[in-house]
Amino acid sequence: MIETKQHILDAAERLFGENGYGATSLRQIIKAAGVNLAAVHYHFGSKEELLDQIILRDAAALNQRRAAMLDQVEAEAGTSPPSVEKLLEAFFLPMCETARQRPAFVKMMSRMQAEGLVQGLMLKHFEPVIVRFLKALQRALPDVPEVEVLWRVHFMIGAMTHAMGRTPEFSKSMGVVLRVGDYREMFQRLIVFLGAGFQAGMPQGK
Amino acid sequence: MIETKQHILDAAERLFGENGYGATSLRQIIKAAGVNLAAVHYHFGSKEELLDQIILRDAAALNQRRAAMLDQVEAEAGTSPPSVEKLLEAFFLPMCETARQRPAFVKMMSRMQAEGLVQGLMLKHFEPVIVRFLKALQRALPDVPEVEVLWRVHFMIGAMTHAMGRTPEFSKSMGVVLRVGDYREMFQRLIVFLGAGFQAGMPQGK
DNA sequence: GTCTATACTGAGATAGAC
DNA sequence: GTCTATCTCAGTATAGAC
Repeated sequence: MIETKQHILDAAERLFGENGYGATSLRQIIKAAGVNLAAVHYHFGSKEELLDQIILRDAAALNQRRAAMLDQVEAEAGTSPPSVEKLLEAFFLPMCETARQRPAFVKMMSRMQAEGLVQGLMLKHFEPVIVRFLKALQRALPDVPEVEVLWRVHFMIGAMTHAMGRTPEFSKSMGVVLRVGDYREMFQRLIVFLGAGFQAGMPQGK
Repeated sequence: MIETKQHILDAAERLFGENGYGATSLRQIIKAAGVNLAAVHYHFGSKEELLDQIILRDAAALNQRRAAMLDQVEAEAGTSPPSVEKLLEAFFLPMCETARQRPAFVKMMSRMQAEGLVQGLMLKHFEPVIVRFLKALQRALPDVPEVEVLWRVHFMIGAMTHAMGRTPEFSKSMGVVLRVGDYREMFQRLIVFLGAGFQAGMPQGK
């Protein structure tokens, strides 16, 4: 049945989101999906390939949403480059919409940043759109060397993934409650913080 | 023998650094250490406890180095709070010294950021000194709400761990070479970037 | 107290019957 | 396409030698 594949994808997405990747066994997944163990290997080949397919299923929509918002921001700016903050909004805010439409997917990604495995797969699925934002940021920051902007995009990804995946843990360790909610507030904080970082001058004059 | 424990710690630190935590089995470790499998559980109780002990062994020295540099920076500043950049230097630069003295330890931490497991353990071992830096940053940034500084410390940790652990992978994916070397150059970039972020004004006036 | 030998449980993966 | 049975290897637990 073609539904078998969907059942596995849905059950795995949910369980990965709830318990993490390493802590979720294929045997748990097949029980929840009501299928046989060998079906997973028939359809996906391995546990990691299964995860890859889960990400693939929703990453495309997020990429399109980001690209569309970047198009819009660039159109509004006309010939001059858009502001750094507008570019960051075009990168972050589409995630909120994805979180509303596919909560299990975003929950899984957040939960699994903490495991690191997903970061490699995300980079793979999001690389083209990240490159587009990199180019746009480099145009918006003519006084910052291109390689420095690349480093700063790298830092941005680190801050974002950490904030999405480890806020509850950090929050608890610090003895304070940092609310994540629908990510909107957190992303606003990130945009202010990162916006200033991107526009920082170089150590000894620009 | 008391040496058994050391042999296990050394072998595990090296193998975790080379191949990661999940990809390193206890059986590999005991072969490299020349000890029996059950000795690991006798001395450490579990694989995760073993990792914890490895971190414990060197985290204390790093914490002391950071605390000492923070003391110095605060003494130099007298009664007024030190600059954000000075505080960030006191947080990042001690890592370079640790990397020189205990390369296997820093290599392991960098390699294992990518697996996430280590992040929780690091937070546990470094939490007191992080709190000290948080307080110092809050004093240095009287115009930024305290909870906002906390968020920014959170973002900082994300940018740092990501930069330390995933730069080769990001670098390769982007088709450019970002040199890490002894971390000194990378930390300088981080200090500039994060320094501006910490001092950013709030969205609608401070 | 330390360490060895061995066994136990559960994981992901695979071959082959249907 | 699907399922049963089985394989290998992981982390863990324990009994007992020294």
